[in-house]
Amino acid sequence: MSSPRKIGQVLSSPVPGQEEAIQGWIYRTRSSGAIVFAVVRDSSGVIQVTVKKGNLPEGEFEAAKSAPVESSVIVIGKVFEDKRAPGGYELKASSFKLVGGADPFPITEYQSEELLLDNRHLWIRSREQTAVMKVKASVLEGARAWLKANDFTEVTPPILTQNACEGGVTLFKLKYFDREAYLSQSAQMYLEALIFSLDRVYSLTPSFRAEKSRTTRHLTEYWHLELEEAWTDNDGNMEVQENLVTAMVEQVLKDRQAELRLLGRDPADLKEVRPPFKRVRYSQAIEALKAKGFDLAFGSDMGAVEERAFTAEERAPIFVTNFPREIKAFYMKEDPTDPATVKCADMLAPEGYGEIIGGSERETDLGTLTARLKAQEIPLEAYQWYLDLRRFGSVPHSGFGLGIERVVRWICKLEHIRDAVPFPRTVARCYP
RNA sequence: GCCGUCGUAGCUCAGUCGGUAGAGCGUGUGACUGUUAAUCACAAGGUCAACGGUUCGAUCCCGUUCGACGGCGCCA
Repeated sequence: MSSPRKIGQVLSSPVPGQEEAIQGWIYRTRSSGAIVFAVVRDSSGVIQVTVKKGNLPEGEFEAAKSAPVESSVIVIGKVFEDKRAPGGYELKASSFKLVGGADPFPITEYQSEELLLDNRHLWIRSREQTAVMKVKASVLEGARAWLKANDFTEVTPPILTQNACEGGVTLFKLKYFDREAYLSQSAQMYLEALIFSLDRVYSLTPSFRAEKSRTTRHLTEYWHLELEEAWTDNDGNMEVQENLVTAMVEQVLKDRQAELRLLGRDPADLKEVRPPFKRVRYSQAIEALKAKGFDLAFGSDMGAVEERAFTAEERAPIFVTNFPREIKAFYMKEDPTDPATVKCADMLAPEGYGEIIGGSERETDLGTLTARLKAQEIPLEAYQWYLDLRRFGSVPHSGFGLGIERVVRWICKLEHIRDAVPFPRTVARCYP
């Protein structure tokens, strides 16, 4: 007898009559007197197992008949083509061993969002969740491969910090012995410190935001891909961004087309993602939105509704550049050709999915930076080390932060960002 | 921080113009040798979120609290 194979392998090259062993979990069962149909799943797929009384020991038949959904099993049997079987092939069992029984599975045909979230540790076994996690792995794989090929060094910034990177964004505060510290909401400043020795760096870390945001695109804990490069202006950085995102999409298209289809995303949608991405200045975006009937003035930020309208018809991400200085962070460099604005770019995912990257060229002038901090009433003490970076061989540099789950949400066409992460942390939920 | 919706069986919901409740699924028992989240029969299963008020009487009306979900703002 051969050693167990993955169900996906068995189905991809089925040899009628060949004996196979599989190990997995019961997805559904139906019984009809002396015959039991058990659909078994593993990480690679599902197959119907047909268990007939008399073809195997009586105890094993009884076990198959009464095994609840999500029981774990090892099945040996011969593969046969059968039009009546879902998937076209089935395994006729000669051995059915129950490994772990199961209580009645709490997730059934009828589900509410609350039930699924309360039972997230069990719901992640679903085919949809499994597909999303596979796509996410490919997104990260594609990113890391591209970054390595382009000479970016992965670095490991701290998660515990005393810096509030972006003024106004809420931090999770915690006790750090006899002092206070925060969970990091961005590694940017640490990456800026690291470019002086490594030139081009990136990090992949969790970021934490204590915003009480109840939306389909916010998590309080999310995976943040941040990148910083020396000797590069905002335009150069945008090229990095569009090539990186394209590499992510290409990796997914290479390895995960079946998963995309299962999730309702036509892989063809993503084939239009290739550089260069469209570039639109903020002022042009405002004018375009006004033409669509939105009531906006220069200086007001694009809201969710506007952002959705602006990207609804797009098939690939677009950049919005040159936001007004007043609504952006203190470290963004003023654009000398348009001093009301800063040299920044947001990358918006198409189809209304909205912002996936926020990036900018960084202010390098010590005086300007200090003035901006004061103007935003940010205490200077905690930033002395950061300001030092401008005192010792400052160079033009740019960088950005990308929300991994936002990219996954867009690629997988998910309604809610919480399904882009196995155990979502939102304002109302930290369990399981 | 603001606005909105909801909370009835393990699950999804219906219902009671105020007189303490039903269905489907699931579960249990039985039947069935080709099912497709099978079918048939029988059965068990409920402090109607919590607390307070109005009332002869509240799951239903009113108030408060808690919890969940949705939207806005903010961001990735």
